[in-house]
Amino acid sequence: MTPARSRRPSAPTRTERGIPEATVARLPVYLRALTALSDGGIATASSEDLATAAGVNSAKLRKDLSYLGSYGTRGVGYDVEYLRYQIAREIGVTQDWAVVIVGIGNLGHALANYSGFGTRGFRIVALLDADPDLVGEQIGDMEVRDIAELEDIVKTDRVSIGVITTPAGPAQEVCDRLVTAGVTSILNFAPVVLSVPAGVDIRKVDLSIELQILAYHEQRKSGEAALPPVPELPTMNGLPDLPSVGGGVGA
Amino acid sequence: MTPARSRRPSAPTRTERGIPEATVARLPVYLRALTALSDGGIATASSEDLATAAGVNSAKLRKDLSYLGSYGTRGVGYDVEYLRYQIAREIGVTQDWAVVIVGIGNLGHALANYSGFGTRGFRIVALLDADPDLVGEQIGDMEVRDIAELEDIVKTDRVSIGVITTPAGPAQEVCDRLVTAGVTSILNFAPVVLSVPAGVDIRKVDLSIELQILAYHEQRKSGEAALPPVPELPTMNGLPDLPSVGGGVGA
DNA sequence: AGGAGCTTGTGAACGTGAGAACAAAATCGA
DNA sequence: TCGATTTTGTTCTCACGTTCACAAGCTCCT
Ligand SMILES: NC(=O)c1ccc[n+]([C@@H]2O[C@H](COP(=O)([O-])OP(=O)(O)OC[C@H]3O[C@@H](n4cnc5c(N)ncnc54)[C@H](O)[C@@H]3O)[C@@H](O)[C@H]2O)c1
Ligand SMILES: NC(=O)c1ccc[n+]([C@@H]2O[C@H](COP(=O)([O-])OP(=O)(O)OC[C@H]3O[C@@H](n4cnc5c(N)ncnc54)[C@H](O)[C@@H]3O)[C@@H](O)[C@H]2O)c1
Repeated sequence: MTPARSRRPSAPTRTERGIPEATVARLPVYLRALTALSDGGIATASSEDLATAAGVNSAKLRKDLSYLGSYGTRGVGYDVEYLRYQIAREIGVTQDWAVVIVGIGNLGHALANYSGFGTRGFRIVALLDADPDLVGEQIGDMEVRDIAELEDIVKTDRVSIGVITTPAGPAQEVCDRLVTAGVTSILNFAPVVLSVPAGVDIRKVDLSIELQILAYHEQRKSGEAALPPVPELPTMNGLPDLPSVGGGVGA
Repeated sequence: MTPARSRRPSAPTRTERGIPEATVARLPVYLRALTALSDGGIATASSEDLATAAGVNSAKLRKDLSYLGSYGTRGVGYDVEYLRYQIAREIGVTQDWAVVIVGIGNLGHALANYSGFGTRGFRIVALLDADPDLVGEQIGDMEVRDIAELEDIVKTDRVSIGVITTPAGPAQEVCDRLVTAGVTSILNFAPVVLSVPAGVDIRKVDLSIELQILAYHEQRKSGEAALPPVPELPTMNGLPDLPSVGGGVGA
C-alpha cells in the first residue's frame, strides 16, 4: 500500500528542469507529426503547419517547443529534421529501452506481434507468462518464457520498462516482482489500481474506462432532458435493476 | 479538415449540467472500486476507503461525488450499492451501447475475444474488416463481416460507438464512414490524428505515446546530469545518427 | 436529551494549463 | 540599406483542477 507518489507540499507536476507534464504528453504527438512531414519530403514547417498536423493549437505548440529551447527561426519556421531530433532526444527515444511484457494472452499476443515498437526506441527483450502451455510458444522471433525467469531477465538485460497484460488478479503481484527486480516504469493494462513505491512511474491503459467516458457524453447527446430527475433516495432498496454493470475485477 | 470541437470564446470543457471533464474521467474508476467493495461484501464505505480503493485523494473524491448530488451520509459514509447505481446511471452504463470494431487484426482480435465488455454496458454488434480472407472468420460467437456492411449495420443496430483498429493509413477514411453512417463516438487505436465534425467525440489509445512518456521520465531518473548540454545548432547538418526513431504512420 | 466523535460537502487558496496578443528577430525584394 | 512581411518566443490573463480546512450534519453513547 505504498502511495504512488511522494506528497511534498505544492507538488511540482513538472519535472525538475521544468517541462510541464501536459507538454511531455504532447511531445510524442509532435514527434509523430514531424516524422510524417519528413516522410513527405517537407524540410521546413511553421508552427501553424505542425499544429495542424498534430491536431493542436499553434500557440500551444510554440509554447511547448519553447520549453525545449529556441529551435525555430523567426519568419521561417522549424527545420523538420532538426526539431525531430531534438524532441526525440528530449523524450529519450534516441536510445533503446528494454521492455518486458508479462501475460501473453489476447492482448499480450497483439503487443508481441506489433512491429511498431522496435523501430521507435523500444526493444522487447522478453515475453513472460505463467501458463506452462504457453511457455515455449514462438511469437515472431521471440519465444514465450516462464515468469520464473523474470528477475534474471530484468537484471541481465537492464529492463527499465514493464508491460502488464495479465488478468487483474495477479497484476499487483507481477508489478511488485517487476519493481523489486529493478523495473522503474510500468504500463498497466489490467483494470486495477496498482501501488508502487515512490520513484516508480505507472501509466495505465484502460479500454473500459475510455468506453465509459464516451458513453457519458453519448448519453448527454441523445438523452439530455430524457434523464429521469434522479429517484430521490429510494430508502436504499428497490434500486432499478442494475445487472453486473461497472468495473469489477474481470476475467 | 473540420476541427474536432467548435471554438466558442471561453469554451466550457465541462458539460452542460456541469460535471468537469476531469471528474467524468474518474467516475469509471470509482465505479470499479465500488464494484470491488460490493463484491467483497462491504455495504458502506467512507470517502477515505473509497479514495484508497480508487487510488486518489479523498478530498478530490468527495468533490467529484458532490457534482452528482449528495449521496453520502455525514458521520457514516456512502452506501456502496446505492452510490454504485448512481454513478452507473450518471455515466450511462445502466443502458446498453452498441459498438462496432473495425479492423480485425492483432488488436481487433484481442478486443473481440475480450469478455469484459458485454457485462459492462457495451455490446459488440459487429466485427468489420476489409480483408476477404478474414471475412467469415468466427471469433467467439461473432463472425467477421465485410466492411461494405458498415453503413447498414450502424443504421440497423443504432450503433453509437465505433472502435478503429485498422492501420493508420485507412483510419481517417474508416472514421469518415462511421461518422457519416451515424456514429457519434469513436475510440481510435491507430496512430493518427483523426478529424471529425463537431458533435462527434474522439478518444485515442496510443501505446507508443504511453511508452514514450515513460521513457522521458525514465531518462530523467537515470540520466539526469548525464545529458549532453544540448549541441547548439550544428548548422542543421551532422545530427547524431537518428535511426527511424519516432512516430511515423506505422505498419 | 445532550454531548462526543465522525464524516460529508463546500468555500477558499493555490497551482497548472490554454489561448490571445504582441514585440523581437529573421528573410526577401526593391 | 531599408522597409515590408512573416513567424517565433513570451507575456498576460483567464479558466480549470487540486488540495486544505472546516462548518454542517449524522450517529451513538451516556
Ligand atoms: N483483451 C482485451 O481486449 C482487453 C481489453 C481491456 C482490458 N484488458 C485487460 O488486459 C489484461 C489481459 O487481457 P487478455 O484478454 O489478454 O487476458 P488473457 O486471459 O487472454 O491473458 C492473460 C494472460 O496472463 C497470464 N497470466 C496469468 N497470471 C499470470 C502471472 N501471475 N504471471 C504471468 N502471467 C500470468 C495468463 O496465462 C494469460 O496468458 C486483462 O487484465 C484484461 O482485463 C484486455
Ligand atoms: N497490435 C498492437 O499491439 C498495437 C500497438 C499499438 C498500436 N497499434 C495500432 O493499432 C492498429 C491495429 O494494429 P494491429 O496490430 O491489429 O494491425 P493489423 O495489421 O494486425 O490489423 C489491421 C486490420 O485492419 C484491416 N484493415 C485494413 N484496412 C481496412 C479498411 N479500410 N477497413 C477495414 N479494415 C481494414 C486489415 O485487414 C487488418 O485485419 C494499428 O493502427 C496499429 O498501429 C497496435
